[in-house]
Amino acid sequence: MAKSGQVTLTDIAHRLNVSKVTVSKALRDHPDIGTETKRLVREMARELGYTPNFIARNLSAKSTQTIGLVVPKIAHHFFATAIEAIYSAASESNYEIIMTVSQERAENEVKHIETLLAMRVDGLLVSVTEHTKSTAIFEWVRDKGVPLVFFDRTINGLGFSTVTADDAGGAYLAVHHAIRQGYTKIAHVAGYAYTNVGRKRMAGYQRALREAGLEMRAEWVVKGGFGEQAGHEGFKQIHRSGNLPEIIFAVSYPVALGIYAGIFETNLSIPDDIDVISFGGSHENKFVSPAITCVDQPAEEIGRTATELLLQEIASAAERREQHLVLPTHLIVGDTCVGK
Amino acid sequence: MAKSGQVTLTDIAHRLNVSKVTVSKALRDHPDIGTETKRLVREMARELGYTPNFIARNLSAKSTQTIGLVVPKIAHHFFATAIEAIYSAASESNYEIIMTVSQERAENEVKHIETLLAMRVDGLLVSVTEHTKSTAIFEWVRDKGVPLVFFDRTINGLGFSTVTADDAGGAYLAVHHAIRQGYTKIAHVAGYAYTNVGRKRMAGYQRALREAGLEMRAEWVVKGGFGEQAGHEGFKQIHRSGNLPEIIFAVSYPVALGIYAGIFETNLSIPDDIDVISFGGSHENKFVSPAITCVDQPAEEIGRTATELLLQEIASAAERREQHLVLPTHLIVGDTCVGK
DNA sequence: GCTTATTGCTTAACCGATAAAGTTAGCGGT
DNA sequence: ACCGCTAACTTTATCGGTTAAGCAATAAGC
Repeated sequence: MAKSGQVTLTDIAHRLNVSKVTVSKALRDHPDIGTETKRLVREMARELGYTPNFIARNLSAKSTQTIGLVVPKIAHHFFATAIEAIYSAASESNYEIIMTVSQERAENEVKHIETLLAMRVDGLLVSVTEHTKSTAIFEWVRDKGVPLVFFDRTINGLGFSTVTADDAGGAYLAVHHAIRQGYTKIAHVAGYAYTNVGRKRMAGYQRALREAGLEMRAEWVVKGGFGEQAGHEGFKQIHRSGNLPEIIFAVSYPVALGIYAGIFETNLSIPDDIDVISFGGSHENKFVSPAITCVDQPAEEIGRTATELLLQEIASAAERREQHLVLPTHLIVGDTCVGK
Repeated sequence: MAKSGQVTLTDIAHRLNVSKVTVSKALRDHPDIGTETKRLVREMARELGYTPNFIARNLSAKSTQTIGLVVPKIAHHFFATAIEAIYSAASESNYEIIMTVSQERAENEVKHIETLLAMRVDGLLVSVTEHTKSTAIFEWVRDKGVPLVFFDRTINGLGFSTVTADDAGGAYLAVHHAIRQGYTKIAHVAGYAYTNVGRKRMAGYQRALREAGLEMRAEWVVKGGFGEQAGHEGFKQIHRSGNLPEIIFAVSYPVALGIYAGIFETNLSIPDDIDVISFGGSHENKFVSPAITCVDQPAEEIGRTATELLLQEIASAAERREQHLVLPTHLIVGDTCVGK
C-alpha cells in the first residue's frame, strides 16, 4: 500500500492471505463469501483505509455513473439554479456530474464535449453558447450513440431531446401584459436569431404586437447576446436612434440589467421616462430598484426535468425517442410596467 | 467497434494489421513508429471516429489530470466567480475539474470528498460549508497524501494550505471607514465563530471599534450563517432588541441583502434611518438601491491562486509545505455609509 | 566481415476491479 | 462406498490503455 499511498484490493488480500477476488466479493457482500471472512475483510479494509477505485471499476463495467454537463456560464442566476437542480437530481440516482463551463465560447464547448466523451460519461446535458452555430460536434455525439439532452439553449433538428421554458409563450405573456397596461411603443432587445431562445422570444414579442395591431419599428428591435454587455449596447443603440420607445422588452434578465445601466447613464428615470420588462428574473430582483416585472423561468424544473429525461434515455438505450418538453412560465409583477 | 459504439485501439489495429501498441504509440507520436505508419494510423483513427478512453489511460498512469472541487453553493456571486477562475486556471494546465456542491450541508461535503477520492482526483480544492465542524474527513485526506488546498472558507491546523481574502483586514477597513464617516453605534451581523471567515471578520470589526474607543454592545452582535436568510433574521433580532444601531456591518453580501429585506419590511429607510455596509460585494450591486458600500473580495484571484497553488503541490509531491496566502481587499464606496 | 547501433515493430506484463468458470472440502442421501 | 450438491474460495480472462522488454532487419563502425 505504501507504493502509491492508495490501498488496493490486492493489499487487503495479501494481509489476509486470500485472493483479491475474495476481497472484492466480500466488500460487495457477495453470497459466495463466508460471514467470518467478510467481517475480516471489512475490518482490514477500514484499517488500511481502502477507497475503491472508480476508474478501475468503471473500466470493466459499461457504465461510469457520470453525466457530463456543459453550460455557457455559471455566474448567472438561471444557470446557477438549474445546475444545482441538476446536481440534486443526479445524485438522487447515484450519478456524478462532471461540469464544464464553455464561457460562451463555441470552441470551448467543442473541447469540453470531446473531453467528456473521452471520460466516457454515460450521457450529456448541454446548454449551448450564444454563439454556437456549428453542429458538427453534436452529430459526432449522435453517431457515437451517446445520449444527450439540451436544456434551455438548444439545437434542434439533430434528433436530441430538449427541455426548455415556454419561450414564445412567456415572451407573449410579458409583451401582452405591457400592452394591457397601455403601452404601445414597445421595443425588444433580443437575442441572436440563430439561437432557439432568441428566435422564440422574438416570435412571442411579434405575435403580441401583431394581435394588438401595434407598429413594429425596425429601430426598436436590436439583436445581440444574452449578457449584460449586450443589454447595455442594445439600449444605447435604441437611444441613439432618437426615437425612444415607452418600454423595452429584454430577452434576458442580464440584458435587462444592462439596459438599466444604460438608462441610469443617460439620467433618464425608470419607469417614468422609459420602462423595462424582462424575460427571466432573479431572486436578487427584489433588491433591484425598481424591481423589474418579469417572466419567471422555471430554472429548477428545467434542470431537474432535463436530468431525469437524460437518465431515462441512458437507462433505455434501445427505444430512445426524441422528446421536446416545454415548461410553463408565469409573470411576476414588479415595480416596472405598471401602467401608462 | 460496433460492439459498444466506442472505437478502441484494437479496432484500429485490426484494420491496419498491426498491434495495438503500435497504434497507441503512433497516436502519441512516439519515435518508435515510422512516419508512414503514423500517417495510416491517424487516418484510420479519424475515419473510425476514435476517442481515447481516459478511464483506461488513467488506470495505468498515476495521474488522472483531474481536480476535485467542493463548494458550498454556486448561486452566489463570490463562488460563481471563483469557480470560473478555477476552471480557467485548471484548463490552462490541462486539468479537468470535477465540481461538487455541498449545498451548505456537512454530510454532503463528506460524501463528495469520498467520491472524489474514489475517482482518484490528483488533488482537491475545498471551501467548506458554514456548518463544517468535524475534521475527520480532512484528516483522512491528509493521511492518504492527497494534496488539498482550502480557499475562502478554510479549516486550519490540519497542515493544508489556504488561500483567503484578508478577512480581518477587510472587516477593519469597512468598520474603520464607517467610524471615519461619523458612525458610532455599529452593529455586526456576523458569521459563526467556528468558521475562519466569521472569526476573522469579527476580529477586524472588534479591532476597529476598540481602536476608536467605541462601545461594543452584545445586542449589536448577532451570529449566524452567510446566507440571505441569516441576514434577514439577524436584522430582525437586532430590531427586536429595541436599541437600533446607526449602521450594521454585514459579514457577507447575501447577509447584507437579507438585512435590506428586513429593513424594507419595517418601512425604515436606508441610509436615513439605518445604514448598512458589507464584506463582499457583487457586480449586481450597482443595481441595488442604495448600492451597498462594501469590501471587495478578490474572488477571481482567490480561485486562480488556489488552483495554481494546488497544481504546484501536485507537481512537487515531495517537498510540499503549508502556505497561507492572504489576498488584499479594498473598499468600494457606494451609496451607503456616506456620513452621519 | 564481424560487431554494434538503430529503426520499427511485436509480445508480455500490468493498472485495479469485476464476471465467469474452475476447484476443493464437507455433507446428505441411498 | 459412491454420487451429487453446496459453500467458500481461487484461477483465468477482460475492460482499454501504457510501459518495458524482446526481436528481426538494415545501417554504421572499425
